[in-house]
Order: sequence, then C-alpha cells, then structure tokens
Amino acid sequence: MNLIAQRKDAAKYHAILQSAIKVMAVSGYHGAQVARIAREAGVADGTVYLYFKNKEDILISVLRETIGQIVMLSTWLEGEHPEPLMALHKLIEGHFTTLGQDPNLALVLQVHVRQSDPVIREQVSDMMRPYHRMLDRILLLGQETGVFREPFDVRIARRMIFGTIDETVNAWIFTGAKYDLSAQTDVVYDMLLRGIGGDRK
Amino acid sequence: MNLIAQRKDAAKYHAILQSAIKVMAVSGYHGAQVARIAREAGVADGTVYLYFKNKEDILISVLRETIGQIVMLSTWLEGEHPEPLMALHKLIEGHFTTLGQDPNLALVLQVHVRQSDPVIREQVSDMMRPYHRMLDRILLLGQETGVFREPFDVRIARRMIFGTIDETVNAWIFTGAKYDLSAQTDVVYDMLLRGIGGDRK
Amino acid sequence: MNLIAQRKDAAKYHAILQSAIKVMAVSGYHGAQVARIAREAGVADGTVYLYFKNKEDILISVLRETIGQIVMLSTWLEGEHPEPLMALHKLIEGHFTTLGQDPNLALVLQVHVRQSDPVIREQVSDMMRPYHRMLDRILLLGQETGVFREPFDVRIARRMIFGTIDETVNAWIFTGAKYDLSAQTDVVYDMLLRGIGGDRK
Amino acid sequence: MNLIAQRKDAAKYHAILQSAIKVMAVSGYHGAQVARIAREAGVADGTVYLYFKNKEDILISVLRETIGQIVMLSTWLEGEHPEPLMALHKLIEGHFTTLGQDPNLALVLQVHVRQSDPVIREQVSDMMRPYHRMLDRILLLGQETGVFREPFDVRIARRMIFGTIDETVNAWIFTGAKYDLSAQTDVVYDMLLRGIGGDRK
DNA sequence: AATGAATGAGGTTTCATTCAT
DNA sequence: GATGAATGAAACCTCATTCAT
Repeated sequence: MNLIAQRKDAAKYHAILQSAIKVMAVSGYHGAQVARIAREAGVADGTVYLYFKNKEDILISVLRETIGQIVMLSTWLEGEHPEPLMALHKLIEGHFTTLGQDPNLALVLQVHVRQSDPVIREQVSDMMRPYHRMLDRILLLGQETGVFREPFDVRIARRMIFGTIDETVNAWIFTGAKYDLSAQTDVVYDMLLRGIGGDRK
Repeated sequence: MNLIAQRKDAAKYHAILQSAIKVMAVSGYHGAQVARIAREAGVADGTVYLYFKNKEDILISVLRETIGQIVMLSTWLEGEHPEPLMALHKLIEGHFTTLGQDPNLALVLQVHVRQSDPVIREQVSDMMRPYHRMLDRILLLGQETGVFREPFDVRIARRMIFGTIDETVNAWIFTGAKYDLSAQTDVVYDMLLRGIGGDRK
Repeated sequence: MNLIAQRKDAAKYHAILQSAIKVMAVSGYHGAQVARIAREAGVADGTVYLYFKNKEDILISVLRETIGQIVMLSTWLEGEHPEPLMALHKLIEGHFTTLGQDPNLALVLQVHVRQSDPVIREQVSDMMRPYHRMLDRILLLGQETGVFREPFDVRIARRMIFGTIDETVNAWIFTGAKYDLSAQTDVVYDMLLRGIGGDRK
Repeated sequence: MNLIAQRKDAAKYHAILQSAIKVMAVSGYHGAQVARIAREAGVADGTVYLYFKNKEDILISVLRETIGQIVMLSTWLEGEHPEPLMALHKLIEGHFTTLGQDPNLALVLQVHVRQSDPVIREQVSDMMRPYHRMLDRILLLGQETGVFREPFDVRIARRMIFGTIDETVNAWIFTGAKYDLSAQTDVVYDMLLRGIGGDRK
C-alpha cells in the first residue's frame, strides 16, 4: 500500500462517510439504505464493505468523527483558555462551531447520539466521556476559584449545560438551520451563568 | 360499538400499548417486532391490527398518550398555581412525575421523540406545542411581574428549561432509573433560576 | 324450523349471494373479502358461514345458480320450440336474457367460469354439461333434418356458437352494459348461420 | 448497464418468466407464490425483484410477451398475404401457432386475459388493440372487395371470429392439449366463413 | 482494489375462519 | 340463529451483506 493508494482510500472513505451523513440526515439510520449511500458516494455497494465492517460501523464512524471533532476543538480551546468562565464559553463555542458547519451532520448526531441500541450507546458513551470530564473539570475549578456560585451539584449543572446546548442545536436544526449557530454562544453562555431568576440581594 | 364494547376494547388497547412500550424500550422502534408486542400483550398478531392501523400507529399512540399526560398534568398544575415561579416548579414536577413512573415509557419518549422520520417528528411537534406555549406563557408572565430577571430572550430560556429537563430524564434513564426522578425537581428548579454563575454585585 | 324461519333463511341466503355477486364483480373473487360481502348483505361475518361452507362455496353457489338459470331457461325454450333453427335462436336468447338482467352477475360468470382452480373448473364443467349437450342435440338434429348445411364437425360448430355468445356477453360487459343484451340475439343468430363468406354459387 | 449485461439479464429474465408461466398455469395468478416461481427458475426470491417490479409485473410481462408474439406473427402474416381471405386464414394460424407451442402459456393467457383487476384489464386491452384493428381492417377490406357477403356488422363478425378462436384454444387446453392446435386452422376458418346454415338459394 | 448481481432471512400485514357469548 | 372479536397462517417484498469476476 503506497501513499497514492492510501490517499485514494482516504478520499473514498470520507466520500462514503459524507454520503452516509447526507442520506441518514434525510432518512434516518434505519431508512438509510447502504445502496443509496454507495450510489451517493459514487462507489459500488460492495465497496462500502471494504471501508466499513457493516452499516452500524458507518454510523459509529460518523458519530466518532463528529464527537471527536467537538471534543478535540473544545479541548484545544479549553487548553488555550484555562480560566473556567472562558473555558465554558469556548466549550459552547466549539460545540456550536463544529455542528454549525453542517446541518446534516448535526442532525445525524442529535438524532442518533441517543441510540437505544446498547452496543452503540456504550460506544457513544465512551466517545463523550472526555467531553463530560472536561465539563466537570471546568465546573469544579470554577467552584474552587469562586467564579461560580456557592457549591452546587456538579452533575445537575453538567446536565443543564449539556441539555441546553443540545436543545439549542435541535432548535437550530428543526427550524431549518437558517442562522449562524455559533452566534448563539454568548446568549446561551449568559443564560447558563445567570439563570432566569430575579436579581439576588 | 357501544360503551361496554369500548370499555372492553380499552383493556386490550392498553395492554398492547403497555406491551409496545416495554418491547420498544428494549429494542427500539425498528427492533420491536409486532409479533413480540403481540405475544407480550397476550394476543395474536392480527389482534394488534384491530386496535392500531399499523406499527407506526402504535408508536404515535404511545407518544400521544405520554406527551398528552405530561401536558395535561402540567397544565392542570399550572392552573392550580398560576404564579410563575410556582408554575415553573409544577411544570418540572409534572414532567418528572409522569416520566418517573415508568422508565420504559420515558425511554421510548426520549429516544423516539428524536426519530428523524418526518411524519413522526411532525406529529410529536404538534403534541408538544401546548407544552411549549405553556412554558412561554409562564416565562412572559414572570418577566412582566418581575419575578424573573431583566428581559432575556424567552426562546433561549425555553430551550434551557426544556433541554435541562430532557437531559435530566436522560441521565435518570441511562443510569438505570434507580432513584426517584421527581425528587430532582427542586435542584433542577433552583439551578434553572440561579444559573451557575457567582453572585452579582 | 318453521316456515317463517325458513323464509328468513332463504332471504338471508339470497342476500349474501347477491352481495357476493356485487362485491366479486367489483373486486374479483380473490379481492372480495368475506367481511365486505357480509357487511354489504347486512349480516355479521360469522353468519356467512351458517349459509356457506366457505368462500369458495359462495362462488360455486353463484355460478351454480346462474348457470342453472341459463340452462333451465334455454332447456325450457328448446322444449317449447324443438325445431333446430328456432331452438338455437331460443338458446341464444335465453343466454342473453339471463345475463342481460344483471351485469354484475354476468361479470362474475364470465370472469370466473375460467377459474384456473381445477376444483372450480371441474364443477363449472359439470354445470355446463347439459348446456353443451343441448347444443349438440340441436346441431345434430339440424344436420339430420337438413336445415343446417352439409355435415360439419359438431364440436367446431359448438365452439363457434358458444365462443361467439361468450364474446358477445364480454363485449357487452366491458363496454359498460349500456344496451339491451337480448336485442343482440338476431344479429348473432344470423351471423352464426351464414358466416362472413360471400354467397356460394 | 451495457448490452452484454442486458443479454446476461435476458437469460435470467426469461427463466423467471417461463417459471412464472408454469407455476401460474398450475395454480393461477393468486395461487402462484413468488417463492415457488423463484425456486422453479433456480434463483433466490429476491432475484425476482431485480427483474420485475412486483408480482403483478410478472403477470403483465407474461401477457405482454405472449400477446405481443401473437400480434407480431399475425401482423407479419397479414403483411405477407394481404388478400382478406388469406389474411384471415393467416391470422387464425398465427394465433393457434403461438399458443399451440405452449399449453401453459395459453392457459395463463386465456385465464388471465379476463382478470377482473381493472389495472390488468386495461393493460391487456391496450395490448390487444392492434390485433382488433387488424381484424377490423381485414373485415372491411373483404367487404369492400366483395369476398365477404353483403354488408354485416363488423363488430359482430369480429366478436364471432375472436370468440371462436378463443373457445377453440380453451377446448384444446381443457382437453389436455393433446393435438396440434394449428391443425385446427382450416376447419375453424371454414366454419367462420360459411356458418352453420343450409345453402342459400 | 472494485464491482454489482445475487442472495435469503425476516418482518409487516391481510383476511378467511372460528367460537364464546 | 346470530354475532364479531379474535385468531394465526401465509405471502410479498426489502435490503444488508457476500463473492465471483
């Protein structure tokens, strides 16, 4: 296997992946026929199986690449801006930036990240772990350094942050992805920090 | 078809619905074979089709009944406690109480509410509308009466509230539904009101 | 079983039979659901099975009654007019008159008399036998008495007569049964007698 | 899909078609299971659907090919022998020759050409149109040139000819297809020309 | 490596028939 | 006798996957 062959492989691999994202976004995982993914990618049905073990492997790969990108970008941003408030801001921004680039990709992720299939769920869980750990790290550091308010349950906070980001992405997708998702970063960040309650004395 | 017949029907109707919830919770919508739903409900395969148009109709019915229950309970609680803070508290409580009763039901709702099948998505969207309208009503009233802080974007707040509730239910399900979900009401409510940020001067 | 009960039975029996003719005319034998026949007849599904052994028995009964009527009428007319030319004329007239009364009935007979199911085919064959024998009788007598031309193969002639009658009924049905079928008797009779060829020297 | 692929397809296409004719001849359209057609053709069930849209499409294709063959052969023979008497003779011969080659094929055609399913009926009607037009053409020309007798109703004549041919084929099939069908051409032709009536003065 | 024709297991749905009421 | 809810066998068709070329 030489460099040229490898480059060709990589191109085809990504072509199939992109095609899968497109088809799955329209039809969902179960509705996405391998034949259609292949056609869309411009390869033969059998070729798909040279790059992926089976259909599930395609979905896993899509999720892995997407989640990996979010995690990587957010991690890098956090590294660049270790201060908790800034880190949280960057985490949200990283999430929105990654998914905001491709509504189809976002749709596939949002829909299938909550797989009922235990096998996939386990894998998704593994992929998300660094993200959740990062969130916990930020929250704990923020509490220790006092930029966050008096002790709260980190798990509840984590769920609020993740749930809010998630729902924001959903709203963006299901209203047609017409605006710039990453532009939502500031208002979401602000809302998470301050909540909806009246000013405290 | 008279009332007695309908009441007799109702028993079997709910038996099939319950069975469907159980089977779908384990295997997902696509993995749930009608034959298994029928067997679990103690009826013949064909009987399912006396009560439901087709498999999709079973799912829609589950969602309709569940979402309907959440909406009804929350609406009733809001009516009993019109004051925005209390209403929000009750809305969360209603949501958690309904889904907290049956982890299987919650799983089906949480997983399949995101089904990308446009037909189902559209229907779910319609069912959720009263809920979202209620949330908006509460938020607007709270802003007007000053119990919520200076003007914020109601849509962002709504997404935060809905996303946080959603994610809290998810966490409950995916950690095995071992604790009382409705007991989370207070901490979630508190977190939504105050956010995670430090006290403002 | 008293007279009233018997009269009621007979009424229901014929109601079901009529309903079956209607439904089968529209949907064909296989497309005719027993439930629809029952509904159309104003009885419960199960009631059909009090009067008929099974679905096939309904079809057989329809065919038997119809063919029986044709055979009986034609036989009676032949008895009244034993002269071969007149007898043939009456046979055609009897056929057209019976089927001309009910296009649905005619449709069921024309379409299903050729059932590929060997069991039904056999039964229809038995029912038609008196008809074919009558035709042969008329043809032979006509040859003996010299009203028909010099000896021809009676089987060929029988097929021509029967095929022509059959096709005439078909044409009537499939063009919408808009005209009086029995009015075709004369032209068909004439055509069968004279053929299409030019006058012989 | 190139010519070679198409030619390769053609072999399997015809194998399935032949198998369908065989199975349908025995069991009728509704009784012919796709699985049995596939097994008889030596292919997998799914393969059938690579060549035909669905089961109905198989029947339509059988009818189309058969009727097409009759029409083509008869048309060609008519072209070779334009004189009306000869053309009629050739038309009958073409019909008998085509169906006389395969009793199963003949059975399927005779039984299913009368399908009550309006979709199929419509299609068959379309396929038969050239045949009926040819018959009309022959009859009109024969009347004009005086080889047929003084003006008669062409439609009645057409029905007699078609009905007689039809019934002759039926008789051949249902008596076991034991003799050479095309050998019937002369007697049928003669009977149609002369009718059964005694010599006219 | 790439192809795509072929496979065949498996699931939804229909509907003739039964039987407890 | 009449009902009609329930039954469950049976069949069409789909589509992920394979493998000879």
